[in-house]
Amino acid sequence: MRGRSYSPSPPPRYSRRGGGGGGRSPSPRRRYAPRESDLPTSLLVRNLRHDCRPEDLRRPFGQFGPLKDIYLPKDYYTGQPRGFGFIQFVDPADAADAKYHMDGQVLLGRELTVVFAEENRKKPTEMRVRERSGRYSDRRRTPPRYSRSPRYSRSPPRHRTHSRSRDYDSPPPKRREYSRSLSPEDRRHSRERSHPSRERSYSRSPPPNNGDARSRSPSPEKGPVLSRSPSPNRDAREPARSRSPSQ
DNA sequence: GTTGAGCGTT
Repeated sequence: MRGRSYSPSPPPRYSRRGGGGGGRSPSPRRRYAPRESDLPTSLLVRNLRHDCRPEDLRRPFGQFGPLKDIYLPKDYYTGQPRGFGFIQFVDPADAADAKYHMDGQVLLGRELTVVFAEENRKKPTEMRVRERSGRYSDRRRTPPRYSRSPRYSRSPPRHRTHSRSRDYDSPPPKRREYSRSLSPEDRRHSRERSHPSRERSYSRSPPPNNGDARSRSPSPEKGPVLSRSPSPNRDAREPARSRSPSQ
């Protein structure tokens, strides 16, 4: 069972075949691509511990070369680590090397599985679209079964997978609300009067979609594209006519 | 210039 045969020969250092995709057929239309840029530099590391942090990966993986980035995706709704991560190298050769050496290694008591990342990173926007009609085709964006707990409520992840000094502190859609004429002070004042018993749970709107929130438009009745605003001057029925007394 | 809701999570 555990006979993970080790390849008798060392890593071929990548011979343009790039097992991109973790040994899967890359692209049939790949002609001559002697470009190193074509080689994958991102590794997908599986079977990570759930409390594994990027720093834990940086050390072992950084031995093979400079890392460009490390990212550990988490469930957007629960914030739980998904157990895998991406490690991007600067040099594809280093990535290949790291993959070969790190695949099967044990980190924090877990045997890692390292493969090449298939697709490029996905953007939040893409993910959003995906949920709309992709992985979960249900109208109810039912999160993956493996991570859906009622007790988790919908707490937006205010976690930071990245230990970098970057400020990824606004995961969910940030909608510009609040009146633009109200000063912070006024706003607060007004808020207190308006919602005296409102808990301070105004932190931020969790993932949109509230189970069955079909109305996503905050103010659909305000159509800016429709008729332009009426004349400011109600008296001036004829703007270009009796506008000037003279002439 | 980028992008953290990245595919392989039980």
